[in-house]
Amino acid sequence: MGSVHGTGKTDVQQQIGEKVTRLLAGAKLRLTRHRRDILRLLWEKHGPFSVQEILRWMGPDACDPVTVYRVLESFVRTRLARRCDFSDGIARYELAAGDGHHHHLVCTGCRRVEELDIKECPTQKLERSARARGYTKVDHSLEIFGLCPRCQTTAVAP
Amino acid sequence: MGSVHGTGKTDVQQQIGEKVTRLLAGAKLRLTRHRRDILRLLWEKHGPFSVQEILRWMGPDACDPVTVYRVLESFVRTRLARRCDFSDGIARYELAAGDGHHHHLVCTGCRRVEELDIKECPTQKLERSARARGYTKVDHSLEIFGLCPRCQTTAVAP
DNA sequence: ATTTCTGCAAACGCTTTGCACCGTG
DNA sequence: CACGGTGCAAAGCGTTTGCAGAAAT
Repeated sequence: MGSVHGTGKTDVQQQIGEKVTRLLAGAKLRLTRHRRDILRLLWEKHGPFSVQEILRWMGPDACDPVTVYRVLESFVRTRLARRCDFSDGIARYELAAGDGHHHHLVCTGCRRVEELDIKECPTQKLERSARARGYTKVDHSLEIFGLCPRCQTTAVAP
Repeated sequence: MGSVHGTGKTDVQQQIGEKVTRLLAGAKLRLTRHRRDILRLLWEKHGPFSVQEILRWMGPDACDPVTVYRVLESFVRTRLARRCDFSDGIARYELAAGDGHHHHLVCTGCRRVEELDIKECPTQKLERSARARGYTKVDHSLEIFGLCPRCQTTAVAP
């Protein structure tokens, strides 16, 4: 017996793998290695990531940067992912589906990002009025900016 | 009489000019023609504008594009203006000071922008918790995205 | 077998930087 | 006069595109 149920310490990994597969299928996207890996990264570590960060995380097996751009584009097109802009000209991406909604607190000095947990998303009213105007595929982007304590001390004298 | 109080049909323009001058002085920025013109544009037509749009608006007297970048940078640095990102890789700028706060509804198809009026800004809670974490110069960016009615009909078949 | 994803190379476009000159305070 | 804003030219860098080959359905 033992192997009958196939349960083991890799169960969580398998579940994530299945979830990722399901997400891709639901989005009608072909299941490829890079799509799987990148979606998994967005799923597991749910911070928003830039293309460079994703490549660094992929390590030696990394694919071509162009592929990352195209994978992310396919995610955004199918609304699996959402693009974040932190006002530094670098696009970052995070999972749009499923997981608990959250927003970001971005330091305008060092660009470090913290997460802001919030019970109710304050944009629902605004999204509703967008839909009332006939808009579809409504989404939002909400970021808080500020200078973190660390950067306040480091700050160059004006 | 008539001229005693110096009132006339250009009063509004003069008031705006004075306001703009005062804003620049308050920001400790030198009063130059381009700074005045660009700040006035942001003040009067308060949509967020890209560098290209600002240049087009300036017309034949337009300055060098580089100057627009530098002027806007000085505005952001002194917190006179705020940068908006509509997820298309083009930076847009709007006045941060004074005028009634508003957010944007951006069509992901044609990129047209509508304004969303709102009584109370829903980000105050989030900004407060940012300050509670020791952040200063706290600000936010909130944009709503969607596909406008027009673009829904124009949409190419998938 | 057909569709579409990937890699490589090159192009693109917004933005930034260096330097000499001119304008503001 | 001193400081900093401006124009011009060129570089920087994230991102997009074209095309041939590989992979998925």
